[in-house]
Amino acid sequence: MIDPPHASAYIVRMAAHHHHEHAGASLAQAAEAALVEAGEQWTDMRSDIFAVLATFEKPASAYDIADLVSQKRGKRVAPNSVYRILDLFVATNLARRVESANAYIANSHPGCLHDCIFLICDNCGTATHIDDDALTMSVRAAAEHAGFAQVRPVIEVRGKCADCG
Amino acid sequence: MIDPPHASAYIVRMAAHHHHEHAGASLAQAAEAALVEAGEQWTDMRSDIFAVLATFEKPASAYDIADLVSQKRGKRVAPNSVYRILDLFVATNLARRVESANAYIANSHPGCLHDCIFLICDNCGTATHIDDDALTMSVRAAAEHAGFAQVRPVIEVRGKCADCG
DNA sequence: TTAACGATGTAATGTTGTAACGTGCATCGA
DNA sequence: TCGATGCACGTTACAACATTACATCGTTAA
Repeated sequence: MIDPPHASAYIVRMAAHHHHEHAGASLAQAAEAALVEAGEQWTDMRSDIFAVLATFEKPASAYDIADLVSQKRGKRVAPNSVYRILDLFVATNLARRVESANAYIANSHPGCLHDCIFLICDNCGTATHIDDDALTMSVRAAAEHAGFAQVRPVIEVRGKCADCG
Repeated sequence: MIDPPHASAYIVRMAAHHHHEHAGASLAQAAEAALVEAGEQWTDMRSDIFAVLATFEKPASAYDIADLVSQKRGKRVAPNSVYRILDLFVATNLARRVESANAYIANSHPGCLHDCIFLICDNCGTATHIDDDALTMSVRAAAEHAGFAQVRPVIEVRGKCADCG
């Protein structure tokens, strides 16, 4: 199991940072690479769950995923198994948990450590994410100033998206 | 029912802003005043629920509150009823929902509109809150820049508090 | 071969949240 | 005074989210 990112490693990674937004097969490949890199196995089950997760526009609940993976495999996959793997994905930065939606979303650039800012539309449910390192570092700094350590920011913004405005 | 705060009203309130941190009876009074001000009633049930909520150091789940209020009244109070009133409290800014904990916390300065930043200790569960208006306004601005409207930031930081460090 | 381990399966249960509808009570105008 | 209205709260049922404990299976290493 992987430790959550902590500030110093974070800063180091940021300096050399480039974005590769992935999609489809490319994303799955990147995810596989990242998982293997982390010393974990890329199994069929994990592959299927990642694939399903990646098809969602909106944050997907573990049960949503369980249903679709069950269909795909023609055999019931219990939520339990899905949670296990989602936890692994979150720990290895392949996916993110959206706290305000009790749901998960694939990370479109696994391999880069980021504090993401999620924008979730209260109307249509779609989530977009923005990266604003100055902002997230400020949040980290504020928390650390208050004596917090091993900081993990949760920055989500609920509202109406441009389409639903 | 009260609309969520929106940016323009927010800015207006900020300009004239002073903090009055309340505790105990003073807090209950302030809460009552704020609720009445909002055109809502301060009933026994609401008073009890607020009182129980305010005794918690850490974010309290609706079920925690239901249990304690049930004891206090010597009669079962269903979670359902607690949710209704918590929703009202959140809408009127008497309490906040901590999304990453599925729990609620009393607002120690009802009457001021704020985007709070919560720091929640993963070890002991206590939540402290900090107000950093520059930061929260930046988050609002980032979301609005991405086309979002009626923005409601959720900014929480998980980590280890100074005591548990 | 067998022990150990990691991944997944199965079943049960616990926690959090909502929906639908009923009851009691205060207020208010006819 | 009486019924209509509206609000707070109660009750029940259920939906959605999450975890626990233990079993099974295949691979690897002694």
